[in-house]
Amino acid sequence: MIAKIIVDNKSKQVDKPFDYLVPKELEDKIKIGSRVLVPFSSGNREIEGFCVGTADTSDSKRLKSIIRTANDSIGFDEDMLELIEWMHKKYLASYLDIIHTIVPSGTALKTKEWIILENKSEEKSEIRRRITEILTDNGGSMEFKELKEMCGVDIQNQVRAMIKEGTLKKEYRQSVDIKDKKIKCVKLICDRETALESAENLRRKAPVQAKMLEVLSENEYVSLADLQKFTNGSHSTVKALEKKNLVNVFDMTVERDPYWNRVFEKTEKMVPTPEQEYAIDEITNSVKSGDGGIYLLHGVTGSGKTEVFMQTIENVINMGKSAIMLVPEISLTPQMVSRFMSRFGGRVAIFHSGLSAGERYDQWKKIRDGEADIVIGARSAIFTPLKNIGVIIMDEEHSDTYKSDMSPRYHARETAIFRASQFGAAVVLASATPSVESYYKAQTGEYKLLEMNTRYNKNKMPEISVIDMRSELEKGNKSMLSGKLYNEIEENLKRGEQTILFLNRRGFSTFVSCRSCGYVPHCPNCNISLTYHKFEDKLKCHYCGYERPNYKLCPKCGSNYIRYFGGGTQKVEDELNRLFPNATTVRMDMDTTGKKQSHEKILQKFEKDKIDILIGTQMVAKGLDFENVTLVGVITADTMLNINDYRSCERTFAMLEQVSGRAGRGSKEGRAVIQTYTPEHEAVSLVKSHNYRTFYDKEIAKRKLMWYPPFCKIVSVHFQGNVENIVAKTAKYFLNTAEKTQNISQKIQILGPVPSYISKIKNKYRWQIIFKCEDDDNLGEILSQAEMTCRKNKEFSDVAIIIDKSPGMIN
DNA sequence: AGCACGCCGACT
DNA sequence: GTCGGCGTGCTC
Repeated sequence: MIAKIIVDNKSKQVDKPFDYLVPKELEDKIKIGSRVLVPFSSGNREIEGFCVGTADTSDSKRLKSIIRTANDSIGFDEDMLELIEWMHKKYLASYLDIIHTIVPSGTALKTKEWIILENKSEEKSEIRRRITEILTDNGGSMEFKELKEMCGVDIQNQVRAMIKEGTLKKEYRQSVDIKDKKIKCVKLICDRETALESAENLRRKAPVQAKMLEVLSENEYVSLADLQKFTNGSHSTVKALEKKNLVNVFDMTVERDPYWNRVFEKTEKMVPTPEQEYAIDEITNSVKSGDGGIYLLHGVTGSGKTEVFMQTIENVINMGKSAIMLVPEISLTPQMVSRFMSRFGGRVAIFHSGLSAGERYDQWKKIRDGEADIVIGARSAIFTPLKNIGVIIMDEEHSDTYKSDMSPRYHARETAIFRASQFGAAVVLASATPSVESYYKAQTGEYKLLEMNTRYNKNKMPEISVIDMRSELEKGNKSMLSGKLYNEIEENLKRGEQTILFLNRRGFSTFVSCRSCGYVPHCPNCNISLTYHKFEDKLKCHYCGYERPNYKLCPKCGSNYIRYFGGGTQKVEDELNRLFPNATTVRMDMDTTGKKQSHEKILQKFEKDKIDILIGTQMVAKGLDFENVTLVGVITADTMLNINDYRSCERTFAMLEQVSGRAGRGSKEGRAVIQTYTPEHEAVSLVKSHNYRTFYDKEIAKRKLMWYPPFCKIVSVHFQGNVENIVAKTAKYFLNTAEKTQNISQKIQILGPVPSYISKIKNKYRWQIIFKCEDDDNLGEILSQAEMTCRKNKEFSDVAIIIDKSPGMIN
């Protein structure tokens, strides 16, 4: 018996099945999806592989044998193999990348090379003597990497020679590295009084140490990371305290609890409205018949889509089938998770990238073993080994988080439709603002359209005011808040109702500039200006994370006239605290939600402590549902419009509709104030009447005229490398090669090659070519071949070529 | 990706 | 002569 094996080696050239002999005793164990250990390449290195097929004969002459199975319970099934083949073709991704996204990471076998001292002999050279010496000191055997490090030089050749002579022996040892999750914690090992006394004594000489002692005396233990953050200290500060025998650093095992220790009360289902009932029935019937219907559920914000999902899923479960519920980013939708948990309890598994390897593994096993029949999660949940799928629901189907920006560059919507087709399952794409592409498919009959036009409790849609910020400026109002928004906030404070302010930019100022010479500080690694963060008084790069202290004087001309342009969330918070000193505010953006669960904590705080104003970026736009929020303010609606992508209008409209939908979800009516510099723009003006349909009609006409999706397909190719002109040269060579291809019989439009919008990130220069075409599968093959041709050219070896068949953002 | 093989210059 | 550095090509 022959097994076809994809070996775990990240190289395009070996990303194909290799034939191996299956030993007799393994024959009934090895099937599709099995994980095995195989000898590979000249040194017969032992590496892991995945079986993607079996055969009786092979064309290769010199076959090697599979050594053994490895962690065999965590592989994949035949239906997953179909998915792998489909993605390999569709997204031009390597088998290995795809396999790695569908089997839980961390369960992989890690092979390590060990060197064992067999017998001591008189060594002639210095370096050989050292090798034997180090090995002897370490008990006669060591990991090769470690040995190499201790020697400090490349010992490859010597070791090889010594193995030949029989002095040393090489051995492969495997390990799996899912372990208990542990974090470093710090606690006092003296009594509280001693700690505070020491803190007093250290106050002048070592203020950070003193601060740490104070923090520790108030807590039983504190995680090392938190302690350093609170006190602005470093590991060495903790070490100093350890030396003084005041504190102790220890490992604490933390539980893998993806449900964040919450208790869920069981809730009863609501009585559906006629619109909801119709949708539930339609989908349920489709699941029952197994006809694989694809539905576009277009429901206005607050129309009760979640209840439709839950009742549909309940019906599906009652049929003995399972369901996948996809949400844009699970950490942003804790409310959705808790509603599902409370309704369905332990039958729910959750799956998203925020889980630790261990948590992920536990959830994965739960799904595979059939202990869960509902999976709720972000885009990667589409790959969980759920059986007998009845329905796949995708909430906020227009969201760009469904597109993977790493290989495999899949779109979860397309993948969901493929997965569903394997099971004859129904697909439900839901949104208040569907993507233009999906709505078009609903118009042409490819998807079935379900509409829900009224809000669940017959609430009115929030009343929207669009404020022209140009006239505010003319009136002499230079602040970030228009008169209208100011008044509305004041009104809300008086009434004791809550407000959400939205601004798509974090930090304090978008860029900093010297008033006398015009100098603008840029990131040294990226071609982008630095953002000022006031509370830390730092300049930060939002692309690579670079940061430096703020300039007191202009580094170029020495002037102290430094001006801060544009506003971010920090500036809004600053201004609010000044204008409404008695109001409580909380900010939610990448800077405040760095840690796991902090999203949720901020939201809980907002709800429980009745914080007056929540200020946030993107992340406040999605799925939040608070009774007492009656006012939503959008500080600048234009930021997204100015991005040069054909979807910028669509995104702006969706974002504004989404954000304003956060207001008035309870019994009180909601208002939204949208500030803009382009009030005449339809993406802005049509939100006022919540008229998706009119917006769609205008947008689709534009797309048709300009030949953009859904009327064409787009494929982007990116080039990244260390030397700018080589990157450019590669791009040109690539295009040349692709254009020489004979079998292009379709209409193609090419934009580029040009430098990317941000032409350098993390010291890598970036170029791009955008292809518009009729058939992206055909074009993809051509481009993939052009890539291979470029790969063969040594000059371009430094340049990464990335082909993306449904690019998230093109600019 | 890693590893062997092979070619070439430098050093005991 | 031999050691070690790097370019090239293959991996069932």
